[in-house]
Amino acid sequence: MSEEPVKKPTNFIRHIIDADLENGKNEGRITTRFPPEPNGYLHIGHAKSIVLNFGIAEDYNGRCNLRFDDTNPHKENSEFVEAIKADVHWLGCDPKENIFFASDYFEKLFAYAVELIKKGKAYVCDLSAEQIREYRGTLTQAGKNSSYRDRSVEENLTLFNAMRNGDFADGEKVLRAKIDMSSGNINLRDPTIYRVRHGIVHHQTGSQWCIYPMYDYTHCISDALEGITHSLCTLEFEDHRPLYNWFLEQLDVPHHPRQIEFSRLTLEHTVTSKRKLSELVEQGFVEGWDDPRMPTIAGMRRRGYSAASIREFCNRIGVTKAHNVVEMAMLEDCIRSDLNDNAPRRMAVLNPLKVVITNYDDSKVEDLLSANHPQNEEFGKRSIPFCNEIYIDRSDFAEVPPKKYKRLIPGGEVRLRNAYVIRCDEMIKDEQGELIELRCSVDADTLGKNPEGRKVKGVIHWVSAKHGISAEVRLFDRLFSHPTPDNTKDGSDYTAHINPEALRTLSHCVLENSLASAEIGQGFQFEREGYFCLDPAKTADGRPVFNRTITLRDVWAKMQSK
RNA sequence: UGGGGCAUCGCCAAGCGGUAAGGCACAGGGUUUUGAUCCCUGCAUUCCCAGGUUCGAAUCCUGGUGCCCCAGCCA
Repeated sequence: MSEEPVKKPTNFIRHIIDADLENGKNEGRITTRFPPEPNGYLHIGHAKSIVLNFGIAEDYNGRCNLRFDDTNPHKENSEFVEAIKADVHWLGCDPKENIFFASDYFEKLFAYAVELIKKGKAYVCDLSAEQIREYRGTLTQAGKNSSYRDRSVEENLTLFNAMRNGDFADGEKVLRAKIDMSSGNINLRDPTIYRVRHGIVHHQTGSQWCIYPMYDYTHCISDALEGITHSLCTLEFEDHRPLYNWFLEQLDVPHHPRQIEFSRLTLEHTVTSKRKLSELVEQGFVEGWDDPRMPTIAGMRRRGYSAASIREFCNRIGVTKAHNVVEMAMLEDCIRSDLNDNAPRRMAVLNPLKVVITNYDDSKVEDLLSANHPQNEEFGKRSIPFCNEIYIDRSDFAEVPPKKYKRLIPGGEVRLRNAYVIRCDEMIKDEQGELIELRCSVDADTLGKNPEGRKVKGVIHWVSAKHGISAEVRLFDRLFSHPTPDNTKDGSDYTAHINPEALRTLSHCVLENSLASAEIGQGFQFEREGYFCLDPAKTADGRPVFNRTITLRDVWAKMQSK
């Protein structure tokens, strides 16, 4: 059998690229770039862009640069730079030696600004920020020219150099492009291209500069300098494209990339705006950027999402210009399907209830050989100790069972997964009447075969009380109970919809002893419960912590909630 | 008549003049020592609306409607 070739995604951007290739543009070369601003951690929305840009580079034998858009040092820092590099790498994307910073081009950017001034296309403006806003006009009314618009080239040159030399305070002067104050496109109403910023140590250039270029001016030139052929960005930059092109047309740049916009990802039950994610971290709603409840790459990784599942998600949702809101179920299916194929099975009891097997020798221990994957023999087998004292989950016993319940009930039988059939003979309760233990008897003739003459429908998981290891398990759920917390009908704040159940900590779970050798991040299926992975943290008393990545599908729970 | 975009199943999304792919979700059924997985089956006579062109229109034309983005010295 031949391996099924991984089908390449198809979308309108790839169609454009195909057409460009057919027309012989850029000598058949394809170069893209992923341009994050290092002012926060990468999230699932960035993953869409990363997979798009690196995916195109790979499929077209091109290249994708990682370029930090670091023109606003006030908000940026190297912790974010390093985290972004790590996340891109973890996602399986390799920019190789092509890691750049917009700040690498500050000197060139300055020279291009001088060129603009010399061509009479830029001027130093003394208007205050408020005045600039007033002069800009409104959406329906044209703006008016700044009184500094007609300064001579010489004066502009002198002033711009003085700006660089630190002769002016923050806000005192800016450099503006001279375009058209009456344009219907507000971006073309003499946009600011350089501002003065004193007293900031830039994470890459230190204190070298006190003037910083703006995004619109920087981005297109950076793309041009790097020979980017297709500059892919989100829809809100559509209005900026005329400006992107304007700069490149005025300037003597080596190359003119094509900007193409696509719609950003909106995922239900979470938020993907850096401002909001920062707030969640800074205001302590979560424990950090890598909190497993966060839609950040780092958070999802810690939660147990694989890079492959995130890439699969990005390919499934596609790339278009249509506004879209993707259901969380789509993401959840991606990780379930990955882990179903790739996670070894284990047993773990989350809410332990002790069971004593009364007819089993209390000094005996049997090693039961169990498959690590029910459908894939390549996963091999492991041995699980069985003895007269075990734990089962409290939800797997019911004194008064609901309809169709097929787990353990008083006097009833159930199959212990990978082991024997037991019968519940007696319930032990404490003074408060709370169930604390079950006394059961085992049918010794049911190992690997069905009992004679009766059917046992239920199968439950268990862990040896004498061998199991104690652990903390964190059950994660959707961070927000509202599907679109930042866009509610009643206009409520997104923080009002944080799901208090998004994290439930179970401090005393019992895991199958083989889990003692689990590695951080490695995914396991805890049978009948879900997919879990070992967290880097330990409990205060040194016990392991496991994170629930996602539950198993559960039609029983669905039936019950109806 | 400010400018720029978008409208195909509950959600995502193919489709590019030849008679509506696929995935998710959902609903039934089968297998099963995970109420998991897996396997069947069903799920848009119709593509925002209305006209028009055509033998033939989701695709072309005309006119509407709805929704989104833009007035940072943020990106």
